[in-house]
Amino acid sequence: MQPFTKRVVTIIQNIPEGRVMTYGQIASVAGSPRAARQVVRVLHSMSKKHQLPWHRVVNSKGKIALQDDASYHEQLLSLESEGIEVGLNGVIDLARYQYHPD
DNA sequence: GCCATGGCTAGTA
DNA sequence: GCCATGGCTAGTA
Repeated sequence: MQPFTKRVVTIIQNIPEGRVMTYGQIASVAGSPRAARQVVRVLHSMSKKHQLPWHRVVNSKGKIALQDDASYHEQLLSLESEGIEVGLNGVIDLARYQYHPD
């Protein structure tokens, strides 16, 4: 696993229950501010193997990004089960739920 | 090296 | 447009 990938995995694993982070934010914290799409790739390829809380990652507007209906609902339910309020439009209040690691 | 991949995003129009 | 990876391929040594 490459350094950037490793940092991304670690960051995602450390998102607390009931909180979320955005793709771009994770990329920034990992040291590469414009590498949001790489975060997508990591999520795609390593969620299972590394038990990543993939549902705690949303886009910059705080919205669930998944298009696929089944996956969208899985994420929705996971978030709600952690006490996060999700609007009908799939939007989460970042001011309230976004996690900011030190 | 080259190229596809990908659940994005800042910043125009 | 951004950009880190993995997989594949031509083309050297």
